[in-house]
Amino acid sequence: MTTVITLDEGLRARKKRETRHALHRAAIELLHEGDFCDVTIEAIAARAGVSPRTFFNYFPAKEAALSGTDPDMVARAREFMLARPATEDTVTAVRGATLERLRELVVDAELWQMRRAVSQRHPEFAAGLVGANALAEKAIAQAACERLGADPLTDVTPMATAYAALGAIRAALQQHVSAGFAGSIEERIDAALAAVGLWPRP
Amino acid sequence: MTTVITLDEGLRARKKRETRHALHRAAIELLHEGDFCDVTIEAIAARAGVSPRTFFNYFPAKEAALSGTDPDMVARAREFMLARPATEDTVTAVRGATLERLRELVVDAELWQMRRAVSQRHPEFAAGLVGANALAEKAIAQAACERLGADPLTDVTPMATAYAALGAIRAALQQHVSAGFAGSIEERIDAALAAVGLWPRP
DNA sequence: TGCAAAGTTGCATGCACTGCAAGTTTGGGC
DNA sequence: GCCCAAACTTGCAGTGCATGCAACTTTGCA
Repeated sequence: MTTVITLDEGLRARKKRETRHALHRAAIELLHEGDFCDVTIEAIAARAGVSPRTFFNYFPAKEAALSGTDPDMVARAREFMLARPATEDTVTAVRGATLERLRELVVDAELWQMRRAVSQRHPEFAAGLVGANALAEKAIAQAACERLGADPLTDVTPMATAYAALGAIRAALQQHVSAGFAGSIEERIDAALAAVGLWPRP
Repeated sequence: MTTVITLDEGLRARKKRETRHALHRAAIELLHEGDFCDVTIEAIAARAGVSPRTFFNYFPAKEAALSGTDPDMVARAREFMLARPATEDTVTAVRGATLERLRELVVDAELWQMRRAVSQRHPEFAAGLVGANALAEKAIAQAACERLGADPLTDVTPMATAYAALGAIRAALQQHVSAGFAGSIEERIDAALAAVGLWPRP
């Protein structure tokens, strides 16, 4: 997921955001057009219109540019989960936190399709994406325990419930991306949770 | 998960397996004792007793040595799932495939505790581990669809069920590792699946 | 014992990545 | 509109990662 467009930003902030997106897109395009050996820092930077040194002001590593994930994605995922109303049970809170995360998602359908294409051709690229998302899910699951004051070493239920809900939701998200973002993601999520008996809540 | 010890192997195969383990352990020890900048190819190779060039006969990259995961882990996970009896429903098959994978696990408790310690201190290290496992889970979930002849684009149920079961199981595995591998992993897995209403099967 | 297969290793090379510092652009106060 | 500080861009030199090539060593088997 990438950071949402803010409406009130200066030229500097806008240029920074646009440069980051251009670098990410350049990386994906180069991989889509060729192979990993074609995706060099020099080639990415040239296509994005900046110097190779500048590349490292935006991404800590080439792989990060390919993933395009926000450095604070894990922290934000955890925040969304901890911000859920205390009255919500774990599944409802996970569902709500996920929908909040999706609201920040910038849908560049063409870019997403390229990402899917290169994921299929290059498992190493997919590894970076699923790794980043897996860490975010882990943060959400740990936040699920915290908001209940549960100790996962003695009580596996909150962790298992959060992970199971996140798993079902991931199936819905993958289906949604495969369908070219057509239809309602909220309906897909509810269908997936229902399929495993976790929705609607009793 | 690392590859199991085979009883019938030659000197060459044994030395190869031992070298690979020594390199992985060296990488973990160096990170446990210091920081990422201390973990160089040269330092890993020196501690494992091989040359830096030899390091690359065993691992494609430094990060791979840190993760220590088998290059064919994803393929093996998928094979385990496809090998499950056709009479088993998705949850039962996922559970069985996971127990098969665990049978291959070499439990070096000291090494596992070091891995947990460095995971907590170094999120980037954890990212590599969860990424590799996430890919294996994805392969299992896709195999779950294949064995049912289901299309995930039109029917989210098999994918959602497999991912939900894998999520609950992951909670059990993390609890098991945190408990220093004490107790029955099978009982923990069943408790986690029961917590989300997926076990026992109807 | 000898030979082929497999493995080890040094070296040169290209690329990734970083710190430093000089130059440029942006934003805001006056 | 000007000025200045903050933020950003960039070149360069350097270190470490990773690879191909080829020479040498070890292992396994007939």
